[in-house]
Amino acid sequence: MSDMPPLRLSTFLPFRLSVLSNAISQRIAALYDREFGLSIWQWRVMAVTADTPGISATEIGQRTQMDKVAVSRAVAGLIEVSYLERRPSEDDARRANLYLTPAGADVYKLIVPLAKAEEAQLVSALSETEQAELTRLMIKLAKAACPDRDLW
Amino acid sequence: MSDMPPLRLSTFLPFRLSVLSNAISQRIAALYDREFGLSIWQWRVMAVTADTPGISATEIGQRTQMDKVAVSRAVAGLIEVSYLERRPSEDDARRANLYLTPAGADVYKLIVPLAKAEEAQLVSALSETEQAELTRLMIKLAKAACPDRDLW
DNA sequence: AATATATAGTTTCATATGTAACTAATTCCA
DNA sequence: TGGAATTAGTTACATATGAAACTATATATT
Repeated sequence: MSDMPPLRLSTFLPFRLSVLSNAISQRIAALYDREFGLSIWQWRVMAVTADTPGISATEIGQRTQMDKVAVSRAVAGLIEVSYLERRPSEDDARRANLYLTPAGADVYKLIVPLAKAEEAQLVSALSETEQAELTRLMIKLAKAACPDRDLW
Repeated sequence: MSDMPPLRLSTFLPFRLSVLSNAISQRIAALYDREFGLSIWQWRVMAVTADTPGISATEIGQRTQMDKVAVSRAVAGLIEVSYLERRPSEDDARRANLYLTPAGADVYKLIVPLAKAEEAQLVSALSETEQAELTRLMIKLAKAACPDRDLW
């Protein structure tokens, strides 16, 4: 160990990112679960479905970076509690179009302000400029990490 | 959905952070696994043990933000492949002091430059100033997210 | 000292997750 | 047309993970 500069885990960017992201995700996951019995994955599915009614499971996976099995399970769970409705596509029988049910839309409308408040509290530590800068740096980083794949 | 501003998942900070962090973690995990058959958790344990020989499992957990079960398993795996050695503490029989074996130290020395190169490639997209700024913003964010707990 | 409480670490069990295999429908193209 | 190769989505299996229970030791309280 003596003849080489050690690696300080605590300043290693991938480690820092991972710990920070997990801490934030856990807080948010606890909120969704406690208030609505939803997992993060289910919440993501609801969010993009609200944004794009009639979206397919595959498209959800692309938008949320979830793999198709995770999407399938989240969708199944949401249908189970009647927050989501599946309608077979007319022109492609493999595909199903997904929609929030009225109950699902209600829950969505309850979650959105909570999620936004959570984010607001988080970024309130940063000035507007700093927030913009953080976003810019993260985008740069994402491009460097995944030159091929388009993360967001 | 009509009467409220929707939540765009793709610009939601917790989502962005999570996706970015996972993408980076996966790349690194694949590297450690492919080259050395190590999990990220095992690598973290090795890193802090190299940094602080004689460290205990509990201390490792505090430094790496791993829970004690995860530490226990990672340590067991590393002992199994003889990268780590456990010596019962003299003054507290519950505690074990952990050390890299010579083989573990060798592997550590091989991984460090790879990990650093990986990080370097990642942050090479950013100028020195930007790197420092990113770190600063992440620390601010960590404080806002976990005012109580000390993340790094 | 005797008992209660706390701490270090492991094991158990129930759940979450990812990979690969699968079904069904569609497209490609000879 | 009529397979071969793709694609949408689910299921099955094996592994990873976390919470709670547990063992063993140490500390605090009386």
